Amino acid sequence: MRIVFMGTPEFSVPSLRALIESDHQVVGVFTQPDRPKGRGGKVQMSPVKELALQFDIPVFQPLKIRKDGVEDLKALAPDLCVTAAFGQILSQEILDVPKMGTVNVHASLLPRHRGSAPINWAILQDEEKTGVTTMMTDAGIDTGDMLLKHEVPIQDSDTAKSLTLSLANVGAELLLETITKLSTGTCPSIKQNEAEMTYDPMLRKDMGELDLAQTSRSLFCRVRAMNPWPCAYIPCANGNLKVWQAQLKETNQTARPGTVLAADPKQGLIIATGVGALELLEIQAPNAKRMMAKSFLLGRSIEPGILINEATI
RNA sequence: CGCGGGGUAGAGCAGUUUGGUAGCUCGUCGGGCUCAUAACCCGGAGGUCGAGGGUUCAAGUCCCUCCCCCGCAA
Repeated sequence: MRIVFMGTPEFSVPSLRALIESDHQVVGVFTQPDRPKGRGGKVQMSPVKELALQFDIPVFQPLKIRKDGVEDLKALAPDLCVTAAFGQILSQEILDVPKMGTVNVHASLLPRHRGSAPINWAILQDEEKTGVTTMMTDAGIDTGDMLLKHEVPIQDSDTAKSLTLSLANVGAELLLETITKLSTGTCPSIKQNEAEMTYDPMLRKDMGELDLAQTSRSLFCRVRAMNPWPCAYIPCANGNLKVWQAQLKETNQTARPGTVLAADPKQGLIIATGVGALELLEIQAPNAKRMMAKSFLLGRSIEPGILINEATI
């Protein structure tokens, strides 16, 4: 089959790789335009583009595929389009091009967590499981009929980063299975139950802020959900203290949320929350590199008893 | 050339302003104390101070060049 792949970040890579290694022919790849990124504003290409170039697959990077990608897509004459975290919304005109339609790989158990950050939201909301769903793309956002679904439990050790990695691999397998069943006409197709749907917005930087009045559990989830981006943080006197890794801590103290309960290399850095306490395991001070909290405390000191928000770190 | 912080022992930091024998905390090794310990005491090992060049009697410290890491903004 002639397949056109559309995707952008790391999550898309295993799916594209799976297609390349399959019997199908990836005749073109659409991905977001190269953009200035990071310090110094160097222009970087997407992970999907890097992979496509390695295999000499033609790459297309329209600013808006709806406007200036249609002709290119038609010229490729695809039997099937596959999208996986592409980052652009497809128009009906685009969807009409491939004979067999467009399959999307989405990192949630639809109809829950529609939108662009399903993995983060599943962790943030402390759900027991999430997964990958393949679906026939229609003109809505993640609203098409569901094809195959694969559940994955969410563990306390999971972060958005680790789950993205495993779901990307699950997605790649599920994609191949989906295509196989589609081509043999044995693929189930189920309408999404609109009553059960949730749509989650894109992540914003300020969603990383930890409100220490919340429960330890919800803060713990936020830390994991915002890793690696935008990264959870606690506003302090001289900037944001990023929290890369934390763990729940039992306590019978009833100190004000934000109170530093302990801050030494032996006990670690423990902060009182609305309910319970949270030990900050891996942190990053402003202008500094990330490190284990116990290492941090070897070189700098924080007074126990003060509010972390008022501390200079 | 977007703005800024930084590179000193295995780890985290001080020392750089005002050049003059390389420090602190932790870890590590050895010894001691203890019923015992992540506690305490004593002792030791471990450093091309990111790289190169320059100034100087003398450079971690001053000057120039380069490399690497990080925060902010996008």
